[in-house]
Amino acid sequence: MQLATLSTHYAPRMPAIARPISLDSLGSWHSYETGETVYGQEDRSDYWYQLVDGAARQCTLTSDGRRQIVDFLMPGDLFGFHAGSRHDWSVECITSDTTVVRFQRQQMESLMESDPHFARRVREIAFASIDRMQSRMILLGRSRALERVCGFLIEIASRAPLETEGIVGLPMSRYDIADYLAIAVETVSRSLTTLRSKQVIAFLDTRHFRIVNRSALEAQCCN
Amino acid sequence: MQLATLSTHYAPRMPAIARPISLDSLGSWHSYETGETVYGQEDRSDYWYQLVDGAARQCTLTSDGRRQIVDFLMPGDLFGFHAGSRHDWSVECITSDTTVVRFQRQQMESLMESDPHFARRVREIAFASIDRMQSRMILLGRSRALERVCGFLIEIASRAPLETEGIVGLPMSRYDIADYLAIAVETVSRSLTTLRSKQVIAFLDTRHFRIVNRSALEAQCCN
DNA sequence: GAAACGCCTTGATGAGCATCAATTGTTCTG
DNA sequence: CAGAACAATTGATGCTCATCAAGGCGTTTC
Repeated sequence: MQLATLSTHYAPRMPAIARPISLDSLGSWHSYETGETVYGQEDRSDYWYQLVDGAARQCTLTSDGRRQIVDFLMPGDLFGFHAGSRHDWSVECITSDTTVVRFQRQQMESLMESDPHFARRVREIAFASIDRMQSRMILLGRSRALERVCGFLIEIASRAPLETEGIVGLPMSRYDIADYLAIAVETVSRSLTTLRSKQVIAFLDTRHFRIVNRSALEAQCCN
Repeated sequence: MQLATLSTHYAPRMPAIARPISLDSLGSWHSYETGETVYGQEDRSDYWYQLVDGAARQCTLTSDGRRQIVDFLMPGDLFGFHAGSRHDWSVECITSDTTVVRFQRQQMESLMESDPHFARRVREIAFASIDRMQSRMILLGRSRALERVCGFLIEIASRAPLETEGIVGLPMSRYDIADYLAIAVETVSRSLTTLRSKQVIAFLDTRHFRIVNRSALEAQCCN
């Protein structure tokens, strides 16, 4: 099934949603720098997007000033579809040269009306998205900070674009990880230090690591 | 839009998915007692379901013995659709006489192929489900236990079937709430006691409460 | 080159919550 | 009706993690 692979595998410079039905002409390409927003909270949700290159965070600000990151967006990921007419979250790019393809929601709607095959693909994307969010809930449900960090590392290792020899890149900052896992930055840092000193993972630099002992990582994660 | 109302409003003895396109003949009715499971973890996901009466919990057991409740299912809610062919979670009924309508996934698939209008409705249900899960993530992202409990009470007050004079019923036990919010039972109990002593809510019995001071409840919830 | 800034790490301390334990209330069962 | 099983509450204690604070490191800026 092509769809199931959509959000994990990455065809450079080629949006996966467009591949099988040649939507290329319908999508418009956009490039962003670090910190720029694709769309903001309260913006109208008139478009669907697919991230092609780079990385982004989908987040919200709570009234007491904290920030919650709902999801990290990686190459191949689709985002921006909602039931309502306005976004509840904003999407901000976290690497330079983040590239996104934008599709008109109206156009997608009518295409789905006329093409059941395309409609099915979108539906499966939505279902896969639901599955992933439920997994994420399990992650947030873990009581201990170390477990959350381990779960995050496993997740990111399976989603991040592959680099040479099992090196996993972390496009996001420690602050982003903290807001994603709903723990403090210092706790993220300390957890990573613990895992490094226990030889579970190894760091090349702060943004690149390698899983040394996967079974230990999974054992910590408890699932 | 009919779909947006699907999971919030409740037409007794009438599955909402079936209403506008008369699917009645396609669905089979099933009744369960407290504690019985509609489907278990690892079961094949060959059916879609809609809860008509009663309440249920969608949950999973982690390898270290803890239980995580992903969602509570209320009258009108649709559940059981996944990208994969097997369920990752089980659904257990939490009230006696919980009634569910079951639809064959195959039949739904082919109906969606032939009826774009129905396909759109299902898609919107999926999108609404995504929206709700993201809200839930914000809830789990809250650091303090009292905030989570407040958020839960607000959520349940808007989803639970209405009773007389603003009385909200809690079909689930304190243990269920605890596993839903990923905090300890004792903490749930203490939080509720705090809110009661501050005149924010009032209890008729352990399973029925009334919101006395909604603005205070929302202020605690921080969103 | 020095200063300024953002990012990451480490240390010290206290607050909030999990845990253990005990009691009461409620429902089920024979 | 009594006893058992479960549900909910409350108290006491210790641990985890948030918070405050400081310093290192790399990059940017003038």
